[in-house]
Amino acid sequence: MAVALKDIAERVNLSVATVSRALRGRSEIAPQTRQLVQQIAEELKYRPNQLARSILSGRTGTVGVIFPHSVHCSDFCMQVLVGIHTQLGEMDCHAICLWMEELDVEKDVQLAAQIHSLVDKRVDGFIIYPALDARETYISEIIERHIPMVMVDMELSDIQSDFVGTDDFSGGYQAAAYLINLGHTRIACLAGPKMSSTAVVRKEGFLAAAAEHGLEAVIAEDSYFGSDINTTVLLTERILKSNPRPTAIFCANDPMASSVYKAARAAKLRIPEDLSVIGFADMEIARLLDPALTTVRQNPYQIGVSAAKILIERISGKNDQLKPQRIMFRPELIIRESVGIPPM
Amino acid sequence: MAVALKDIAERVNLSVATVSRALRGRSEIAPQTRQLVQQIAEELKYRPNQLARSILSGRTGTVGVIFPHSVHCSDFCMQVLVGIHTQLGEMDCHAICLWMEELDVEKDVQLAAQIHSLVDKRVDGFIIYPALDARETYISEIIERHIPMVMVDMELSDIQSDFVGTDDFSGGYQAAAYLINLGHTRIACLAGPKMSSTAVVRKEGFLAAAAEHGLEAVIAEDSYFGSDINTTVLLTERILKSNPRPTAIFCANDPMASSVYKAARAAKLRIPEDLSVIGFADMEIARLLDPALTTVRQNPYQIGVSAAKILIERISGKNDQLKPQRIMFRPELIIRESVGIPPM
DNA sequence: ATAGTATTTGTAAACTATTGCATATTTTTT
DNA sequence: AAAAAATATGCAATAGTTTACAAATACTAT
Repeated sequence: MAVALKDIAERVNLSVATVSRALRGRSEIAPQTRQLVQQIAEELKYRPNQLARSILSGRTGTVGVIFPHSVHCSDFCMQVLVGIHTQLGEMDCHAICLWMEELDVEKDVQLAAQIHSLVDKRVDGFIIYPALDARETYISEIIERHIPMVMVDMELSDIQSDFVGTDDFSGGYQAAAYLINLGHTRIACLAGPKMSSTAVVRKEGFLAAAAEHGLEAVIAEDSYFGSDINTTVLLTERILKSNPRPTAIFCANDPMASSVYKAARAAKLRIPEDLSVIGFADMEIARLLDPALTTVRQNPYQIGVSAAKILIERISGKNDQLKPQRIMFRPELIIRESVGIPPM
Repeated sequence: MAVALKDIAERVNLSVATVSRALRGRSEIAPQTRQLVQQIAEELKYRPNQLARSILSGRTGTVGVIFPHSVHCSDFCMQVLVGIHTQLGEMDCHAICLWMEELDVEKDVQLAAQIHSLVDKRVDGFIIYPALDARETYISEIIERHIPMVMVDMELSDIQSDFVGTDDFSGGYQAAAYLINLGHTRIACLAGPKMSSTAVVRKEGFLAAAAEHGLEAVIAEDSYFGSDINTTVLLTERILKSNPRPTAIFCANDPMASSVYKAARAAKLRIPEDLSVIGFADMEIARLLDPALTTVRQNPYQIGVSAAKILIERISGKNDQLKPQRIMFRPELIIRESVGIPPM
């Protein structure tokens, strides 16, 4: 078993209380006592037991982080996680990660059990990236117990909590405005699923820009969010067959854009000469696609950092009176090679 | 403050010990007492404090998981993490995740501090995915304290511990054998960095197959592992200029393969008609590339599951006498569209 | 009725660390 | 030298749970 204060106390013939104070306490301790204790502590490789401290302080310095594990957002998620991790690290805090299955409601029971378990472990708060559908069942315990909680990327309309995400409206707007300024007039939008608030808002931003510029011949289709190639490819093929054919497609997601590439190649359309494509998220594939994908870059790292910061503030109780915050980072259009002027 | 046993005890006029036993203890308790206690516990929404339990039991049901956060392996890493998470969940265990910067030695100090912190939190063990370079400094504390530890994907030669990974030799061999059987005789190998044990072993497997079939005109180049497009594209361009030009390229990594695609397009070589390409890992981009990439599929989920299993066994002390295990999953060649018969 | 057994509950110690209060020791002041 | 003040240490309570052992109660058998 690990070395405890008691072991040091026995070694140096002092009480546990004195040893505790010598190592950390601010009350006066004879200098030579302190030195002796510190020396022995080091010799025995003593490390304070955070469990005991946490019982007393009521803080564990641990937060629960709940993320979806769908492949289609893995590098976005990863970067949010790294942001969270970095910021938590500044406060000597740690993240216990749970991954949730997006489409398997069965697993909700398991997730609820896991959250129970984290509550038992007395995590100080939660950062939650809600999956596609707003199943709040598993959140109810967190709310009932008033455990601090921050939502990331996706908002659940009927839940009051801090939120950090992307200004998706602006992202959709920027993409559309860019295309329109280049002279495109027939633009399609491959939106994500209707259940996803981010996807819906991206489409709204896109449509707002289109309406503002007097475009009416806009095709907007909802689709599955992932890179389910068949679905998206088929949908794109249908769009490309419409008459007049759109000269540009805005996708709610980079993986969807890659499916558009595929459909375009099959239809013998060159990108960007015959068809311009814009993605969303700036994932790794955006750079890897050929031609490199013009896309709307989100700021996942900053989102993570910010979420962690807000959570820590909530935990420390500084802004108890503050009502829920909503922080949205403005995305940035990254211009690469997949957009050109419209043909003819 | 949260509800404790004491609160229930006061409510039902029993001792804390009796309440504890009524809720969990195996010793006999009067049925109506048990029922009453359980009812009140539920009413007060009592949840046992794991911190207190952990102090007594010496187990926290929490393990530290240390992963690199490079983008080039994000979906592989993610799947390993999900595997770990799933298996840990079976045992009501949780993972505290730390991400480490691959190339920033400065950050090692921070990482060491974080590991200290996890030791203070009394994690039961560690699962470590070592970054490119085998900097073991941060591991020393774990070893000194004999905390159970499992390595994932990459082996550190001078450290004794359990290991779970991929049979990279077989992967390299399979890829080469497949190409050779199709008639390719001039094959290049874009290996990963020399510091990466996985990359080296993949190359060895590849070269072994080549040697076995009497191929000698093999180009094998070491490179950066990531998808640093410039580096890999330039390297590929050089390889494609060699005379006679190789008819196939095996890449140690899917992102590298995507760079090969780019170089091939620039050189006006069609895939697979003029050039066959094989990747490694079967990441998401493999399906998204056009033509879809033939690649060697690893089993990240299973690796995660297995690592967690072994760690749990070590923690429970069942195989204290067992010497370090080495488990390697055999990868599988996934045939898609990027490999053809050699031209002419 | 009494002894003996079985069942149920309580007491107290354990785990580890922190902290208010009391005590013992040393130093300073008169 | 005695009193007062300052310093250093110990005691015991606290947090929340578990558990060996003791005590109390109920029940059975003689």
